[in-house]
Amino acid sequence: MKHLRILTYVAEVARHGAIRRAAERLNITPSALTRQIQDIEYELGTPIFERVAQGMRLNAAGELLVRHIRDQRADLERVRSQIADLSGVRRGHVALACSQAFVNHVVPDEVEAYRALFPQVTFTVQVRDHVQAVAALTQFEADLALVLQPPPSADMQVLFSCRQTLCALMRAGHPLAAETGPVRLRDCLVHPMAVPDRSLAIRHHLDDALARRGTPLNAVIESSSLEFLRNLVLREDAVSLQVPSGIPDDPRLCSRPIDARDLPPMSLMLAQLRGRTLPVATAKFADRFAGSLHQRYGAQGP
Amino acid sequence: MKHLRILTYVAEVARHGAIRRAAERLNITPSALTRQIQDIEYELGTPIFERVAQGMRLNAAGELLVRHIRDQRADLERVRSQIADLSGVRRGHVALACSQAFVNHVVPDEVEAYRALFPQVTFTVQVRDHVQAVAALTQFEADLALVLQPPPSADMQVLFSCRQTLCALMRAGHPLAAETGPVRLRDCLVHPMAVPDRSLAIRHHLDDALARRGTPLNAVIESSSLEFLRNLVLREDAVSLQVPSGIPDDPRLCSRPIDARDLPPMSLMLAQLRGRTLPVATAKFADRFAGSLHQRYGAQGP
DNA sequence: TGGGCCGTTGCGATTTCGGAAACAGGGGCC
DNA sequence: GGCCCCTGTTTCCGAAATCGCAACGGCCCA
Repeated sequence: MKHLRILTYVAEVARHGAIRRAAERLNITPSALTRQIQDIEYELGTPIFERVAQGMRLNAAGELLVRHIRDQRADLERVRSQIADLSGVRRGHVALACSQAFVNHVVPDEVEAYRALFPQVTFTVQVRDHVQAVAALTQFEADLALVLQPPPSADMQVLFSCRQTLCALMRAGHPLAAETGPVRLRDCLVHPMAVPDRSLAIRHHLDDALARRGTPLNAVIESSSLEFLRNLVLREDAVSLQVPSGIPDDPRLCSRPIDARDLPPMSLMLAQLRGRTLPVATAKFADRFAGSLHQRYGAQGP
Repeated sequence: MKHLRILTYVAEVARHGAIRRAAERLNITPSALTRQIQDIEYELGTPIFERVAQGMRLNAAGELLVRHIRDQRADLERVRSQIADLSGVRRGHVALACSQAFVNHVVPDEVEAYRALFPQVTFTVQVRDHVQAVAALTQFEADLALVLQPPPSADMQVLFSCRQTLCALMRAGHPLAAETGPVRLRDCLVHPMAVPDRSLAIRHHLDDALARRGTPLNAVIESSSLEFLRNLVLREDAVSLQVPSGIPDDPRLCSRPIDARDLPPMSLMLAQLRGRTLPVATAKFADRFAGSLHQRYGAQGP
């Protein structure tokens, strides 16, 4: 919408903390941008940025204003979606932040299913860790977040939650793959481990459990990429640790759940920002998503 | 704010139901206005007005949009007020809708007291009957409403409420003025009555009480203006019926409360629109107003 | 069947906005 | 201290959006 142009300028400068960088992103020149900012500050009767040598930093008034801008954009999006909805066309956009563990099956399946019904709904899927996903919600960069073990936050409104048991993941020829059913953690730890690094919630969960029993971790490989770990496990007899929803359907891979006595299940959660009224398209998708997760994993949210 | 210009156009066309009248109010030509409307409809991908021979009427999409526009303007006003507030200057605007009964003492006293503290806060005071006052809140035409006997509405959030006993009002020489203290309604009804007409809550209250006991009303004079009734009472030996807060401090006038057995007290209520976050200046005023009403009348809300 | 109202359109004038380049000022570094 | 690189800002000028004016076509009502 045209009338948001100037507000977008402010938001962009706030985001980048510098006029020149913001101008580049907006495809205009710094001169045009600095004038718009000055105009707004004149209209408000007070500066909204503090000029520092490194660029522009929001002051208290600016913080209030950018929050208003974000709210206003979200609300307009909701209105547009409602308008599109009542004309019969299911139109809209869904911004989803999710943990890496869900890029294999859960999210693509769901997006595909929804787009089969409503092809005019578009998606952006950002892969974020549990902390960043919550931040994405509060920053209005995402409408929904699907995360493992989210930090407790009053800003989040849970749409669905359940428990996920961690699995040991190895290639088909691995000794542990000879049996099925739950496996004890100590039986895994005798093998070289290829585990997620500390940027991922799975690793924190593992470290906590190991710390409580004083067991050392034999981490041969650690990576921030679950996909990398899976590819590595295919190449050598290492054991990785992943959540079931992140394990692709590959006959060369074998997974066995870790015994619950060794590692408590992790929580999986679909959430939105508390108090936000989502656009119809987004709300509809969230609804279906929660229902589908319920079918898939049984437990349910709130 | 500049960016609201186009939105203001839409709102004004919606209010007047015609481009030409709206254009006149906006000091622009109809041609400029019609183009802006068309631009917005193009951006939204759908008309927001239905073109009828009499002018423009909002359709469903338009209703959604103008609601957004109203919300957006109110929110910006709140932000501006918060910004002004944190710079130390108490700036802002208060829009109050009140019943006629309060234009003598209550509201002017309160506005004067508040403006003595914060001269840069401005006021608009609209006199409305109880129904219109609530409508003014929901239409965002007023931030606060001070009304007698408001119709119960889920949209209203009560900030203060108490009971007001109706008073018989006559000139000093009137027979009823010989005594003080409560007076029975039947003692009033033998005199010619100068009562509010049916546009005022007081009259409905009176009619209800009389209907219950089958007593006829000897209404010599009725008027929608309480001030007119007071002026009339000064000129002849009629009896009027008013609430205490509406009776000016005039030695030529005498008032006696109606016995509670004859006429139950009416409710007085200060309210805002439920769920709205008022600008700081307005909220501060509402706070003081509620406190002052509490001092004046004892009972308290909500 | 005119007259009055409505929204809409083409065209010229005005205002606003954006681009290029030069300017001013504050760190970091040698 | 002087240089360099970064920052925001200013000036001048061209481009684009906006507006006003006048005319047009449609509808309702007398």
